[in-house]
Amino acid sequence: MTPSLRGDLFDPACPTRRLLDRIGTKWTSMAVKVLAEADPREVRFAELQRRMPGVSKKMLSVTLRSLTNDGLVSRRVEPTVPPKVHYRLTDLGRSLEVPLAALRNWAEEHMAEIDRANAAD
Amino acid sequence: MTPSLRGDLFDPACPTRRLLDRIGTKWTSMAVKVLAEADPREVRFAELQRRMPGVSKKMLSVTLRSLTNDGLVSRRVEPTVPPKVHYRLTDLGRSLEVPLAALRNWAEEHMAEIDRANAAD
DNA sequence: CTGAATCCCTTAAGATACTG
DNA sequence: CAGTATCTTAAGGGATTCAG
Repeated sequence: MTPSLRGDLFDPACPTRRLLDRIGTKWTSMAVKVLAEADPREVRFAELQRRMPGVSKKMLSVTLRSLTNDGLVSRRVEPTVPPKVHYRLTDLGRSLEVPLAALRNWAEEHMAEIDRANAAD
Repeated sequence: MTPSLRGDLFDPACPTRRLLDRIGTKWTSMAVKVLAEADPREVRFAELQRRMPGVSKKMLSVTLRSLTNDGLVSRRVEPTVPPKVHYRLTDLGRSLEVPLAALRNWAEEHMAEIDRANAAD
């Protein structure tokens, strides 16, 4: 592993910074969560949109393409008419769910404190 | 705890979404990490800037103010001329370091896979 | 030394409309 | 059904300048 791939946030190519750039976008973490909790694990586009209230088709499409390019989500097309497209988390995507869930737990436990701090000013 | 504060990412006020909005900004996680690893724990503005290569004074200022308002960082001013301003993580801030470190570990282990997925296309 | 204020540029993301 | 194309707006972030 080269030094630039190690843990210094000082590097502009720092892996943590780059990871946060991805999961920090508005719909990514929600999509990962919804897919992680899906049973069966494959979910179609329209069903995903239904489970992610507020997301537009465009943003869902952008989000899923990005996740697919990153190898976190796999995409399977049934060449029917009309087409059916199924999405599911890859193993890599499921492994990301672990630290992401930790972050969710922290958020649920502590965001109220943050709100209080802001209210206090 | 009201339903809107629970774990549904569907709520626009979802705590996870709001947490990610914060730590997803460019310099926040770096600042938390640098402060978490600081010894002694208090660090002055200019020293922080030195330990965060690339950050401008403006963005460091904005980042620290936001962290301070959130109660994650405390700020102590020595009313000398010129003034000295010291920053340190609060207990809340240190608790956030735990899931954040988990995310860093994941990034260091797996970002290379993501890069490979993108290269493969 | 610390950090607020201003200007400007780039990008995320919403709305809308259209296609295989 | 599952997207793409285009336009517009809002926010992040950099450079520079000013002030306590």
